[in-house]
Amino acid sequence: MIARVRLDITTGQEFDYAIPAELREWIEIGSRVKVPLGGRQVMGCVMALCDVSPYPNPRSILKVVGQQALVTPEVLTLARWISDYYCCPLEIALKSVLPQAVRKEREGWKYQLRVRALAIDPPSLSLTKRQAEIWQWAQARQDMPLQELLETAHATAETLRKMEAKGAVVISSEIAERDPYAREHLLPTRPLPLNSEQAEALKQILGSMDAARERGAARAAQAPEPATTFLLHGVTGSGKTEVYLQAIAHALEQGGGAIVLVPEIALTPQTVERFKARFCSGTLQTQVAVLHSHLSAGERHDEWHKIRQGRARIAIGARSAIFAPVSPLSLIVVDEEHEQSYKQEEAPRYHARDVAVMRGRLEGTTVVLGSATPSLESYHNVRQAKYRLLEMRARADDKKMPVVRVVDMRQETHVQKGTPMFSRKLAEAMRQRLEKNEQTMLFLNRRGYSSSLQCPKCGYVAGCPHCSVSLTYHRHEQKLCCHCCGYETTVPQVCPTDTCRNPEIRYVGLGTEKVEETLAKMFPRARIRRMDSDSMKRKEDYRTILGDFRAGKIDILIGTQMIAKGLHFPNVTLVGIVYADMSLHIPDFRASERTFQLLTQVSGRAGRGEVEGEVIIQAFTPFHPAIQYARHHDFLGFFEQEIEFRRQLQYPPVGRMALLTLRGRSEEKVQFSAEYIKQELERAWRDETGLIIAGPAPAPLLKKESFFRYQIMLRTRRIARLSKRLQGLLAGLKLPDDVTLAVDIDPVNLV
DNA sequence: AGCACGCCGACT
DNA sequence: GTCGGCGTGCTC
Repeated sequence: MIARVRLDITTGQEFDYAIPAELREWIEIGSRVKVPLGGRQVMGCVMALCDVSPYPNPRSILKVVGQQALVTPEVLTLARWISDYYCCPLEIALKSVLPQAVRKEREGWKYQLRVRALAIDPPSLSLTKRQAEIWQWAQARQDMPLQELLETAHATAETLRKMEAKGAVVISSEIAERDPYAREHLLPTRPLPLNSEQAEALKQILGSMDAARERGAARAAQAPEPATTFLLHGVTGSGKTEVYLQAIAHALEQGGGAIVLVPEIALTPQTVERFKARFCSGTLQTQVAVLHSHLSAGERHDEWHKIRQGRARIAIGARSAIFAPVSPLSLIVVDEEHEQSYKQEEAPRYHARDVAVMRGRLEGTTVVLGSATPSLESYHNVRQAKYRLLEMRARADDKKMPVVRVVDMRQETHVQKGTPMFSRKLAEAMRQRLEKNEQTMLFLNRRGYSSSLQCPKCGYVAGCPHCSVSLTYHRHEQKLCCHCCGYETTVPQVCPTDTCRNPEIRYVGLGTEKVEETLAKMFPRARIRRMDSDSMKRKEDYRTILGDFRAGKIDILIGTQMIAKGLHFPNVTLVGIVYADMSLHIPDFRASERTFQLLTQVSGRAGRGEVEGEVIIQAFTPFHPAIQYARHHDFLGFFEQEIEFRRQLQYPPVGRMALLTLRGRSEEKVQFSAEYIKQELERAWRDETGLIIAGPAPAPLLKKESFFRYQIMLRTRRIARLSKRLQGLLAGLKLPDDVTLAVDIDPVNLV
């Protein structure tokens, strides 16, 4: 027998190895193996099994990891698709589908010595009095960790060894599973009653799941029919999670499992607990395994195997959880499907939402994409009849949507003589809330004190030596920081330009730190806290602040993105958005979409309790569509006008996009390489219709971490065809070895 | 990815 | 004559 192996190193080919007799029963397609290559040993993945090899005398496989294939056939298919579609070597795609902790040659189980008392008659073994006592301890627990027994009984290991020799106990080394959520206390929850919209959405989803299962049962040789992909568009607070939970419960009833994707930031213990608590049995053992980056390698290993071995049938996690080996898979949920963090910004540059939809197609699994502010991509797919729309327009608790007011800051600047941080309206609203003992959330998507340090005399701006951005002033730390690469430097007291030396350098633009300071002066008695990645140095800070806010120990909470998602606090009756246009000025065609999403999500934080909520948006371009449609909670209106703009320019989702980025330390070489690639593309594809090749142009952020970047933007109607042809074309090109090329299909971040 | 092989310039 | 630069090709 021969195994065809794809190695971890990118060789672009497969190698044949003989399977030795003693490994035969452990090796299947998807097994992770160690093989000899030249003078060394490398790991790889078995792609196929065959009787003979065209290669004269293959060497033998040295070792196999685990008893079962680590890459299941379904996940292997997905890896192949990722390699083709996202234009990356299969080796790279394969690397992504298994967590690092599982890929290691040495198996990652943690072992623990455990003691089991044998059910015999102790007197017959001539135990000492002390030994008999210890035997009683062990007997009471039946089976316990040796260490624990030694501690509770104040015994030594030597005593236990003697007892083992006498046949009173058995000591054995067993797998001790690590549980990252062992310290969370779970209170089992039951399904909540649904309102009519929720019930209707659930009915549709269950209908698709049942139909998929029937097809699965009837299926013989034919490939699974495409199952339904739903877009669940539900306003903030409409109770999407409860719909997911009940659909997952149905998956379990069907004998299948589910994958739930959430953005990384949403993977707080609270969210996880909500899923775990629903699916725990009497012993509080839960069916849920969690996969995300904050787990230790050991925990990740154990959680993954819990799924692989079928002991957990629900996988919840960030982006990469889409590769969880759940089988059979009855349901995939992608919560907050519009979130950018689903896109991986390194090779393979996949979008987990799109991988989810593809996995659903390949496995005949129902997919539910949920959001209050769907991506243009997903809603466009609804219009193209690729996805089915489920709508929930009402909040689950029947609460009204908050009133949103927009303040024109240009007028305010005129009236207040200079640009104020707060309009009179927002200042007054905050004052009222303090009086009534209600809470306020203030949102500003920039941390630090001011966004740049400038000299009014000579025009000097403090910039990062490694990136083309200005440095942000952090007052508390007395530092200038680069938010792009992390570079830090001291704050100059005079203008550093030799010929200038002006002592009156100015801080321009505002950040959360300055907002905090100004508020403290305005409302000296208010309890004000700031929540951004600077104030959240430790892991538990997040928890403490939110705990304090919930308990009413904070009056005003200032924050960045971090406070925009998913939090609900009933006593928050006012949400203020300090500078709504900030995200509109980013040079990216999605700036408007992002702003709309952000404003809608932040607004959703207001009025989750008895008192109606109010949102005040401060803006210098108050009539911008992103702001006006957000103000009226009008997603559809926003979609219609934005899709028209995209259509005119052939931007996604109407046209599709691939972004080629050249990167290197020498700007000339990078630029030259980019020109060369552009020429080659034009030469190869001069008769390709409907293809737009734009650039090369310097990336909006030309220099990042000391590397210069130039971009070529490709737009086409047929992206799959493009990426297939791109792979072949680029493989034949030679670049200077200090210039690298990155291909990004369906890019999300153009900066 | 590494490691060999191999073909040209500057040294003991 | 030899040491060593790194381009090209191979590893089952």
